[in-house]
Amino acid sequence: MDHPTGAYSIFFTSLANPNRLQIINVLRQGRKNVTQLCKATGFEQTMISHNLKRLERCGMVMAEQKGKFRYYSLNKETIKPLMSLIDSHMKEYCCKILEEEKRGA
Amino acid sequence: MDHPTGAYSIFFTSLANPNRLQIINVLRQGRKNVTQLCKATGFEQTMISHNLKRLERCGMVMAEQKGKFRYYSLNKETIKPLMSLIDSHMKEYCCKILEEEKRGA
DNA sequence: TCCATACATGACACAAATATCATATGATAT
DNA sequence: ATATCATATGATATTTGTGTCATGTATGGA
Repeated sequence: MDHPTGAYSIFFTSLANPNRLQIINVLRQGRKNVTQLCKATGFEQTMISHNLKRLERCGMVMAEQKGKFRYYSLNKETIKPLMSLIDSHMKEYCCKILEEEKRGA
Repeated sequence: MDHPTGAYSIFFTSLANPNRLQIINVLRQGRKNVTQLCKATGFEQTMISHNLKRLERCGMVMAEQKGKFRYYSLNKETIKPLMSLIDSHMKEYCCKILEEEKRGA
């Protein structure tokens, strides 16, 4: 870890939120504009935009303007290996957390 | 992402804090007990313990009792690839954040 | 047994993050 | 031009996270 911890902190904080993770999850299917993300998640438009901005700042998503619409796509280079890394970590070391989650704790 | 987003959220939140990241950073040198961590970081004992508990819950660190002392060691299986993944992500996509950090923004 | 050391836990005040509300901007069509 | 749809931005109340203080528990030595 040769960078200041603050940079990491910003990065992780962006992923440390269930709503943002859900947005990310929807974007895994492919790029979507804001309205589509609203429908897919059930979240409000302003909330989506705020959160997308944050994800964009960290390079997790990229935006592309198409007429009236603004399409967001996932940075799969990072997200995919990151998520599978954490998946396998959780399976091995975080049984408790996963069980709590499943029970709805 | 086949797990509930809450589990990921707990995981990332644990890494989304400069003090915890600093603890992790010290543990990279090798296992340490609480007192050693206090000296190395300059943090208070209670704070260290609280944060270690949190990291332990997520499987980021493991504890081992040795007489009066309790040694914590890093789960390198996860931390090492995780950090290098994020390092390369940052270098490629987060130039802005890193510059802000260096300027002390 | 008593004391000191090492560490953990609980409660709470403070700080940061978040969603929401109101509003602004930007694009297209009429 | 202006009305409408799509999205962004700013301010703020509320929720969540954090460090600290006070205190508790465990271990080992005198």
